[in-house]
Amino acid sequence: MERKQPQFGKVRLTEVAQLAGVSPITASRFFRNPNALSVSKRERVESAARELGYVPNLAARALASQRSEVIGVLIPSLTNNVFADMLRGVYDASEGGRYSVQLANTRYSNLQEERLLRIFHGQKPAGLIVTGINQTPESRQVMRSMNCPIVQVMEIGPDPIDMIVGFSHSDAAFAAVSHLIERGYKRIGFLGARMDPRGQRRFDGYRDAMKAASLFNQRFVITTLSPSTVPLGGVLLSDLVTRAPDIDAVFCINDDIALGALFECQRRQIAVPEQLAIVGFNDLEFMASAVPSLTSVRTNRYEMGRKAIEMLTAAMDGNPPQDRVADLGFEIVVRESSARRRT
Amino acid sequence: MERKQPQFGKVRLTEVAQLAGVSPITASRFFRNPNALSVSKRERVESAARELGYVPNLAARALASQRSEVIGVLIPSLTNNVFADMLRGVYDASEGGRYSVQLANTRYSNLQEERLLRIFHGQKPAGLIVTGINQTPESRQVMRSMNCPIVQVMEIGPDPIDMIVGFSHSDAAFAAVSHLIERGYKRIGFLGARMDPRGQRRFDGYRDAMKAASLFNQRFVITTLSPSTVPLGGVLLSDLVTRAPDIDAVFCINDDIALGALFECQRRQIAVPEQLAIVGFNDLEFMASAVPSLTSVRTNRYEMGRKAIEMLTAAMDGNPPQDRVADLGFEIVVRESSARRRT
DNA sequence: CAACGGGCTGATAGCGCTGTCAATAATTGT
DNA sequence: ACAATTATTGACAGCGCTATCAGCCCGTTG
Repeated sequence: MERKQPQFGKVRLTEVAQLAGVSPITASRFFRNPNALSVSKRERVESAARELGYVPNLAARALASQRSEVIGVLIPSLTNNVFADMLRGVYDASEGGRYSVQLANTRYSNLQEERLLRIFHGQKPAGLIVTGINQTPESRQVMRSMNCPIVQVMEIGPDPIDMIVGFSHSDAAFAAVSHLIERGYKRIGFLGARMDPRGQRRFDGYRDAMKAASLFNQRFVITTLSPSTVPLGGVLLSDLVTRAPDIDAVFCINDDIALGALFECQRRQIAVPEQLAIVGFNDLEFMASAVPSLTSVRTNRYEMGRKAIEMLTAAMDGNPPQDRVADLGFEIVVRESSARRRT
Repeated sequence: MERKQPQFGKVRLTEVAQLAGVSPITASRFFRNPNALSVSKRERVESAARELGYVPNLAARALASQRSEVIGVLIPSLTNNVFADMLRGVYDASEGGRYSVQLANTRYSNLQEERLLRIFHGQKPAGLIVTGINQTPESRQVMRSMNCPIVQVMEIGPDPIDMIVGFSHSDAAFAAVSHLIERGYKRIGFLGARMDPRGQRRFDGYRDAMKAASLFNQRFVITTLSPSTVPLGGVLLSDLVTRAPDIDAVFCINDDIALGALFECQRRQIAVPEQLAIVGFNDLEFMASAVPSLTSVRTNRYEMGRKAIEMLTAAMDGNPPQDRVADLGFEIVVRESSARRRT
């Protein structure tokens, strides 16, 4: 009935405590709240731990304390730079802290998201970051029952589950399209791919701005559910100029599409911005380098990740932020591709 | 001395077993090896679990079984598309399996890598994926003591720790530069950023190819330790043409640099490929769209991720692959930017 | 008909750590 | 000087699950 012997050389808290001449529970405290120990014991435990190369067993800790020190992060895609940037903020901000990040990929599927949430639920994470505001009622149910702080990221909206960090995609798109309208462009196309919830809201912003100026025309709208890529931007632009040769500007749902559109213009010898203005969304680094440089909407993706972790850790440490909603805003970065129309 | 009551509604294996009318251990077996149960009990446990919405407590499982079902993945950067692609393969291949992926970011630091490995060590992962072959001796020590299958990814080299999936960066660079030489280019520059170990080896391939053709000249080499970005590609190209105006081609350490270089050429009215050929590395999607389309080296990053997980799970299930080295190769994708030189 | 083997199930005893409370030592106030 | 605090420390009992071995039932074998 004996279990196999503990592996030779395996170091448990007990060993550390023994070497330090204290009880295991005291050693345990050293790792969680060193200030609770007297200086002498603290030093003894510290050197014992170092000498033995002790590494805590997280599974045991999680089981005994009934909570893990894991922050779960749900994003829809790994390919998309936008989420990678946000993630970078998440990892940077959690660096060195006691919480570790556990990433999961929903692939833009609500069902997948629900499934992953249930798994996280079983892990009793210390906190949770989820993308967007379109969780199913079931997902929201699971999240509420998780009993940990939660931050929704990438966009803001009504009725946050707990906390939320982002900006209004429809406002941003509205502003970008208004910029084109102000510059004198009238027949402004919309190139959309993927059309996830945030893409939809960018379309809403486009449509509202166009309608407000009585310029909206369904003929100018090209969308697809395919994932957005640079080559796809070229395809969409081709479709648009074929269908509406009189187009004088395009608002692209993101920068990849915008870059593809620019390349297609170069290929077709369409002068940008003289014949066609191009505006993208997200302001990826290449937008400033392109020739002509491309106007875009700067969004603070890295900051969203950082801020989400900050709010989360604050809440986990017992002082939830005053503002449960953080609007990180956006900025229209005007470049050559939307220079004033010469009319 | 009583602990707080189990949360209302919390479902443990015991509850499932009770409802199913079996012992806890039988219920436990259902989740790990359903075939060991009789059909009747299997069905009873299954329906009980579903009815109660049971989710296993992974911490308890890991503690009791002395191993977690976690695959640790160490990558140097989240920003770099190359790793994101590999990761996508990892996540796709582990989807639906019993292992979950735990990601950690070394930020190109060997010390950071060592620290993260120690943390993983404490978690007793079922498997490990690490980037590259340049681990410190200490890191290798820790890995060996982890007693789990390990795959190194992104490049191949001598003396793998356990298994390895990748390709030879120096061979790939050698082939790319040889391609330029064959096409008649002679004064071929090298634009390098970040210069991580794989970047170094690409430089080695460039240097060897140039030397083999007696064309090597230190004047043609521009490198920086800064992270590579599209704008940086423009800066490096500017430096190069300033220092060596007679240059007739550039081999770029990656596609971002290549794209930046192309834009800089457009800005400076340098005709590509007539005056200057450009070759990149990785074949990101935009390379085919650019005008002119850009020659690059296709690497199978997604496949590397998939393959790594396949090898790992095979090894974890007790049948390690015959070949512990998987060379996924590369392919020179010739496009307009390296068209034959008209001489 | 006893002995045997295989398939299935259950009892027991932890895995390594921490929550809880009690006990003890050190410090302070009056 | 003595009680009242406060700071440290320790004993105990699990957290929820699984490794291990024992036992049962049944059909087979010699």
